Amino acid sequence: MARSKAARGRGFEPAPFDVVEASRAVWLRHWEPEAASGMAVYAAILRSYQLLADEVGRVMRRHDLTFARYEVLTWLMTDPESSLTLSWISKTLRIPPATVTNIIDRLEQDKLVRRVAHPSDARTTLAEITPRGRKVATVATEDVNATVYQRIGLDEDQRRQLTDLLAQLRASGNEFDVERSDEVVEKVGSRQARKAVGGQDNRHDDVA
Amino acid sequence: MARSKAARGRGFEPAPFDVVEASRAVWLRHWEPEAASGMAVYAAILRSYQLLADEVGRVMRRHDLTFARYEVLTWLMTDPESSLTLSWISKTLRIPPATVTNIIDRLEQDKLVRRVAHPSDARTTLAEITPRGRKVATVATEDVNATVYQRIGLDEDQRRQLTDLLAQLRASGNEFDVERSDEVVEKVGSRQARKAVGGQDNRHDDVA
DNA sequence: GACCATTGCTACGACGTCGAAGTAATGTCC
DNA sequence: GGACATTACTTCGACGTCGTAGCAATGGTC
Repeated sequence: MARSKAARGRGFEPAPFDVVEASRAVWLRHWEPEAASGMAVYAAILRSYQLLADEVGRVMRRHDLTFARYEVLTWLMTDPESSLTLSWISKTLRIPPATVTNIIDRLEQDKLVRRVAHPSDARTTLAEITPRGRKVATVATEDVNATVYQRIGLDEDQRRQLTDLLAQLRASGNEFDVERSDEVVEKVGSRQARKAVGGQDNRHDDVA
Repeated sequence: MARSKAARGRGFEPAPFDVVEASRAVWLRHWEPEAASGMAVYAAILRSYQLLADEVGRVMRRHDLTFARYEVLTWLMTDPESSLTLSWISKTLRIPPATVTNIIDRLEQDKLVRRVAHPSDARTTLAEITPRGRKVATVATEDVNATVYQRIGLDEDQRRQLTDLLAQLRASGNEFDVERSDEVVEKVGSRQARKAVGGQDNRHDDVA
């Protein structure tokens, strides 16, 4: 046996120093300050992502999920009709269509989701969550909440600051449609997730 | 031909709304507030990462690099002796050993790096950057600086706030060794990258 | 109502990543 | 100095992602 030190605690040893600040120091010697601060932002985000994704991924693996599959599941669970079109998933979560196919394939194999024909558009497919899918998603959420989300080393104020700064970064990079976002978010908050999504998708949602 | 709208500008259409805030609203209805804010932090980091990684990746592809290979190159370029051990790379950049092997394999294929035997420890291999590697890394850096890093939609104050918050997050998650970090960073800032790294590695660096 | 661009999805293949197991060299302890 | 643990690296195989190309359905236009 003889597990090495690396196997203790989390999945990986800490780096011997803060690579972000070290890189910033190097950049400042060779390039312009705005390049250095921008590089530091990317490096910090990358490493924060890896850190958290690692922890989240470990939780998901316990439930035989990946984060991508889990995320799709939670959106399906939230939807009033328990189903979403694959293209909606692709656009909203910004997952390439081929990857969505892949994800739904796997979820369907595991009986967490079912493909259903769209009532009025023969081109589109609906993914519908099964009772089993609901159960799995709920348990996984409780787990990841307790294991990762609640334990992030920032207080509520700092979390707010952080998400605000990142929202600005994403908005300026066109990660989401800033115009329409507010109203939609409000509606989601009051249980109207899918219908509220503006744009061309709604033409298919003539069921309601 | 007939390129679809998705092909315009950046690699992907913006999402129809801010998924982070929408998810937060959902979470707040079902779970505890700390879980909701933690989830929002992860979601925001994930999406910021995807946004930037996409842009950075596109730049790197122009130079026939991935970000991982590029990052290794820049660390090699910065090193006073233009070479680092594979295990140092693995530990510092937190890349699993197998992936480092893979990365160096590829860089060696492209003649950007050369494997050199370690003078005093037959187990360890040094990766040494070639003149060609230096050139490629420099050009790629100029490109990514101008194309991505300088254009991040935050001013200098906000960038500082953001990297500080993320530093705290990473530190609390043990992403790097907080104790020794400061001194090392300082030395890197004055051109002593490799030697400064405390711990067991230095035993091999008896060349200097 | 016949074109033709667009949309929705899928099959295929390439790529990067990483866990696990294996080999070789080295360090340690009695 | 011999046994045993540790360290360094590689090989192998599996996985998830995504670009590309293809097919089918649809909608607009004349």
